Amino acid sequence: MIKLPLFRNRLQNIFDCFGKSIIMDEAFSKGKILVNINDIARLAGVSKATISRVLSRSPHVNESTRKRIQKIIDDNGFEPSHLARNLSRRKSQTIGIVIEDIANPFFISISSEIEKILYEKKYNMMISSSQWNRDKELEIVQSMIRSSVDGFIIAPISPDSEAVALLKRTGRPFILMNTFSEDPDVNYVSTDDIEGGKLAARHMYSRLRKDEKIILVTGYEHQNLSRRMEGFFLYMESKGIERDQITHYRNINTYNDGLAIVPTILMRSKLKSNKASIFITSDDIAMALQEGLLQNGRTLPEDIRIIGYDNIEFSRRCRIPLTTVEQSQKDIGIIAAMELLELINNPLKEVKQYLLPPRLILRDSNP
Amino acid sequence: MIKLPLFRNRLQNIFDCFGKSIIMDEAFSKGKILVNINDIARLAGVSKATISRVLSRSPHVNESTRKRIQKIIDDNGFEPSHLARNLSRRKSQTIGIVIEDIANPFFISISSEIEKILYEKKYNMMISSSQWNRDKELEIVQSMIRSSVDGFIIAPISPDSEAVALLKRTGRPFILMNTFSEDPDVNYVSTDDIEGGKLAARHMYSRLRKDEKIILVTGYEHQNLSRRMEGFFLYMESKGIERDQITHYRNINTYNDGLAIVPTILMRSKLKSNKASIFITSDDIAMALQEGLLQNGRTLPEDIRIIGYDNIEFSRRCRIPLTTVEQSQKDIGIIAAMELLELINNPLKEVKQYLLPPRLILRDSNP
DNA sequence: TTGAAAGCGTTACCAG
DNA sequence: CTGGTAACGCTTTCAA
Repeated sequence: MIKLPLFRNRLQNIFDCFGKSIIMDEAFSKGKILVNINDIARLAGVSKATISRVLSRSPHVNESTRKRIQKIIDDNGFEPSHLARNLSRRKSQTIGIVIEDIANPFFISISSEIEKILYEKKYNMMISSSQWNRDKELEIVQSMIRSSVDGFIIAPISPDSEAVALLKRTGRPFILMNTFSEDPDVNYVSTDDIEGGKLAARHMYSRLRKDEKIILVTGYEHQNLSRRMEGFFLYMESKGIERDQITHYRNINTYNDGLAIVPTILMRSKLKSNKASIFITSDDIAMALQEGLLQNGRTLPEDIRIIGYDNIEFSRRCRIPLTTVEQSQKDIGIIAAMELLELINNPLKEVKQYLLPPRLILRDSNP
Repeated sequence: MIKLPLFRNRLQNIFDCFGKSIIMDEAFSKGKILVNINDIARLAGVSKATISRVLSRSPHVNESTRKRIQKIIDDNGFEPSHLARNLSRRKSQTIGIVIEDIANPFFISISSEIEKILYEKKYNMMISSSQWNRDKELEIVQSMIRSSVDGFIIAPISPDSEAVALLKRTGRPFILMNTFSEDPDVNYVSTDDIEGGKLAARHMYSRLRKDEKIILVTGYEHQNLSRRMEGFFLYMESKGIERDQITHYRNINTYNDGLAIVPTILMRSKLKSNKASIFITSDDIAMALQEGLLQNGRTLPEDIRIIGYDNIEFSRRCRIPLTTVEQSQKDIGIIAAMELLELINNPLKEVKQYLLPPRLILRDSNP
């Protein structure tokens, strides 16, 4: 019977051996497979401090011994443990991304921009979605803290959600994304959604026909949406169209919600006979409405004109390419990543608050 | 001048203090902010072993002291470091996902299925894309090894890419996804692509009109694609249509490639006057072709009929909803995750090789 | 039920 | 340029 201080672990180590070709006979004879810095040190006949130096490309190591050691490292397929390294260095080289929905094309393109930059700067990313649930959002942030992420990019459910408060309170580096904050100490990058709402309204108004219905469709009660709505209403008011003349369908959150509301809209707004212009505060839902209306035999854009919001990749590829208000996912991603990296390296850097300008994109759905 | 053994780290720790509300005065007076297991132990007047026990819900701890300690933990917002925990436990509760393109809707839906299961089982996931580059694929796997992931789900560029070989050689748990392997020791979950190609061919053949051109459009040379092509050709041959009667456009990899090839197809296959049926081995590219053909004034599906492959979420929402061969992203994701988790917990478990049946989905593009 | 102490695999300080 | 060694923050064994 083998008797070792940490027997269980050793056993696991031995288990791991199945299917491996063994390079380090010496280590193997001791029932050990995974190579670590000590093994390499012993093999090279130097101290592990030296190995550590070649691992981190320190200049303070003789060129010839560096080469010799590097060869031993390569030959044995030694991969230094980031766990140990990070524990020792007190940083993990990973940053946490918290978004609302990982399947949302809008966030996907932002994330992929972020990833490019982080990859370049040798950072990893950890990504998780809150599903518009405040508890889950908090849980995610806590879990990321346990994982020792170096900083956060978070699209919070609200700028004063508990998760954000926790980040603030514990002084961890973070950037708010797609949300703006009244707090002058908080870094954020967002789009000027009031302006965005106005852009949509102005275009819609310029194309408005006689007796045409104006319809507004919105999703989750979120700061962004309120601002888009607000801008929309403000412009319309400036043209003498009051809020009660605009039919408002709320809480249409998913593609399927969008499909499901179509019969109601058709009936309530009497769209069988009337023409209409619809502003929908997200492209994803806009596509659902479009689909539903087409299925119900309406012709677009002749009968019903649609304006969306976001300009996701797919907006130009859907049934009737969407006229929409663009938020540049590329810019948001790049700025968020760059700012966070700076913030991590210099916690005293000045606060930056970006409110990016939206842009109207004309396509067939409301030409 | 402060003199401490690890001065730089302490300094960083002090830096971190800005903007924090301080709970632990004692620790603070020592220039220390981040609470750790020792602080809690000291505060509770017990050893850190006991703290560790309440953290891991060990039954061997007095109920009253457990409660007392838990309160101290909560009050101080102590989040145990997973870095340290994982280093000590020799596992990370993280699994690595390696795919070819993170922006590909097909992989996105698979990943989100995987995430659901992992979340439930308290695992984290780390995801990265190889961009069809073998070197990058290997790099990613190495980096994940350094991050001590417990296992891999990999959609490899080829079943015998270096990355897979490395995984095999070092005996790490992994599941191949979207690829099958001749090696009887390798776990995989994939779709029967030969059958898929046949399904497409059978449907196309059944709708074929007189003098209609048959066109095949394929992307990256990948095992999957070859098999889809193979199935397609086999069925056609069984009906007396030889390979040289089928025009084949290769290496169409991205949406933009798809748009770009349209003029060539129109010209080379004389589609201005001829009718045609096209099989494209991915929905994403199928949508691009569709778009390009529409822009060139062809009417679909009257002039040209299209069959895609994958059945991604968007296939039913694009310009002309796509007839396509479905690979169930949900099934693939669920099976891959479950199998890997089992494999991690029991390295000796029997090998499972899944070849899931594809399914033809009829929509407007080739009704 | 508890505590002491030996790990886990690195890094970084100090001395030589 | 190199080595010895404390430290990082936990878990696990063993003994009490």
